[in-house]
Amino acid sequence: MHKKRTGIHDVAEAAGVHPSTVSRVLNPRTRGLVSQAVAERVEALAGKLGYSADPVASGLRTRRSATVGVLIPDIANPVFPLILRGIEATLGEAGYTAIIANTDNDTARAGAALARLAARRIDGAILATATRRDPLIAQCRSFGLPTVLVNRAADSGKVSAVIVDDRAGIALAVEHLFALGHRSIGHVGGPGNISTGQARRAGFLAAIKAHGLAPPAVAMAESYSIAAGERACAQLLGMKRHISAIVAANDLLALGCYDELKRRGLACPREVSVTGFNDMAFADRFDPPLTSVRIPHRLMGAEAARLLLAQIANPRAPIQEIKLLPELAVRGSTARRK
Amino acid sequence: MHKKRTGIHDVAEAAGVHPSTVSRVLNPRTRGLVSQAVAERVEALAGKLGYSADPVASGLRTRRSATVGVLIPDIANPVFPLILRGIEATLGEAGYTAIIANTDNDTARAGAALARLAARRIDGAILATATRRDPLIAQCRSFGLPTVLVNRAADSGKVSAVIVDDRAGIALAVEHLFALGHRSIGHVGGPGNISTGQARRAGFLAAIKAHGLAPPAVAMAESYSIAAGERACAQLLGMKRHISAIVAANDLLALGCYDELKRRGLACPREVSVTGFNDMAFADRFDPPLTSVRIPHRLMGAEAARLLLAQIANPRAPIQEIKLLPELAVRGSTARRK
DNA sequence: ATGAAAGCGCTAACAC
DNA sequence: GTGTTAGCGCTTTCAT
Repeated sequence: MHKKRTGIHDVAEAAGVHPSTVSRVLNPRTRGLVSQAVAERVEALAGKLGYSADPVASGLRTRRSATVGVLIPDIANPVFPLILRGIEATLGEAGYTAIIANTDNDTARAGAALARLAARRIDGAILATATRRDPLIAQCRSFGLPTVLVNRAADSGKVSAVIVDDRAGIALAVEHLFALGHRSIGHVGGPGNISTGQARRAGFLAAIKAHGLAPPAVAMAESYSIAAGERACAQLLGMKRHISAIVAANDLLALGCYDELKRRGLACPREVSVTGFNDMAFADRFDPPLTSVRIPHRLMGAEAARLLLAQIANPRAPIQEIKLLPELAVRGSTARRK
Repeated sequence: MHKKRTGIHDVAEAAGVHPSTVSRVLNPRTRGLVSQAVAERVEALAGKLGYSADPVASGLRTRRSATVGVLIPDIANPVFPLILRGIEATLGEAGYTAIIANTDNDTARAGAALARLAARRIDGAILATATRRDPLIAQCRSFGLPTVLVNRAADSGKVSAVIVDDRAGIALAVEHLFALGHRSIGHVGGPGNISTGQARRAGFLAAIKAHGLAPPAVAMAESYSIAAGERACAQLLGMKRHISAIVAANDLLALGCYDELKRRGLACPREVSVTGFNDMAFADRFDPPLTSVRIPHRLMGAEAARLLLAQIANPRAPIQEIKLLPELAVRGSTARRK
């Protein structure tokens, strides 16, 4: 009982014209080649018969799919669903569909996923997974695939990216802690091979310097995860310098700090204040509620999609790096220094 | 500089055979029709040239896409990414790709998304969005689309589903509270038009009765969201019966209860204990850490994918309802009755 | 066991 | 302006 889809042929027959005429009418770009009268008739009929072009067939011919691949490092990290929303909304308006692929922070999986997507003839790719020197980017280029990075940038600068102003965000956090009287502030950094890890670290050092504070303690986590944050925090606290506040490079790392502080019997924020980055969903529900640098998730996704669509429309579109401004969401994990 | 993909034609030429022979070799089902010697030669060549069939072209011919659509009501709800993982893992092993569509809890969007996916010739659908009498299910059937529900079931029983044993889960929560000395337990229920809302409510009433307790207070939320939970909790507490514990039908509703309790100056768990359902990511991080019924997210996704693959392989496969057993994760939101 | 030929449903050169 | 004709890259009868 599979309903046979109405094809372009059926519409053509009903309208008494040739299939190619129907094709012309229904394609905005060739619509003008057809007489007004016929066009209207065909359009009405197409509507009545519930016709819509088969994307597989037309894709085979045109080598386009109205589809975009989105690579996400970890769909369970609540930051990404929010970015996705922005991507999907903007893509949807333009008639494009996003195909999401999860890479679980695994380079090999990412390559495989991209290859699969490319085989499905995606028209472009949005990468939320990019490391600073990511082979994936070269892979995209070798496929001739329009590409935009989101949330993270690449060192090369050879590809468009929509990111948050990491330095500004970290400066917000440091400033806030400084205003609360903290003078000995440590940093739990993100992975050095990811742009955010590197930029936030640089931003931290710059902000500390700007406030005339002594060179601070820094420990870098090897991944953006709670466990890695815990380890880095332990390392930081082991440095034998007294620290009254920690600026973490991301919310998961901040949660790792919570764990390590608790393990050592240090109360947050009474003894040590902590800030995160991303303001992920439920950050306000943690114990204590996490003070975090809020990034415009949705806008970031939307801008990335917009850039990609422009690049699809015109492959020679200029490379752009859009830097969005963060805010600080102040909550209970930061307090005046004792 | 787009690399032209190697096509079946290139392999055929290199092997000195006809393209159709190559096709036969590479398709497991027709592999036997070709002589061992030729088959091996072709296979080697295909590997060397890095050939892999173009899924768009072969899909056009075979009307299959090795692709499955997954409808998610709210990707920002941390339960679904976990289920997705299970789905993707099992699907991936079988060479299938999941295409995820977000419906934002909106029936109209769901219908549109399904239509788009169907146009892309998905081989089957997994619905995490289903209401008890969901038109989507009929839509799937009219497309002749193998379909499996996950996390939620349908009243009709006409479609396979992988769900958690809601009654058992709620019984776990009630039992736990009973053991803690609670005798006056209320229920913040989920939407009545979703199977879990209805089943958990029924399970709650049954469990209460089984413990010989008085008919309890129940308030149903109109959606699975924090705000709706807050409203329902307010209604529950307004019932003028003293309540020392609340069993919520889901973790977001439980968070809503937190908010309402706080607003009324009632301490959780000191004055009122709360349990959730789903044990979503970060439930252990809330303030207080949420006691919740844990469901086997990943397994649920994997089983749904398995059922769907079976149905794709054999469209007359029997309808099944798989009920998975939950556990209780006991945390800080429940305490002995004062 | 393999080759030839005919499409899947559509679009795009090319005619008229 | 509209019809004709050739494919897009593959699979699948049908011959041989």
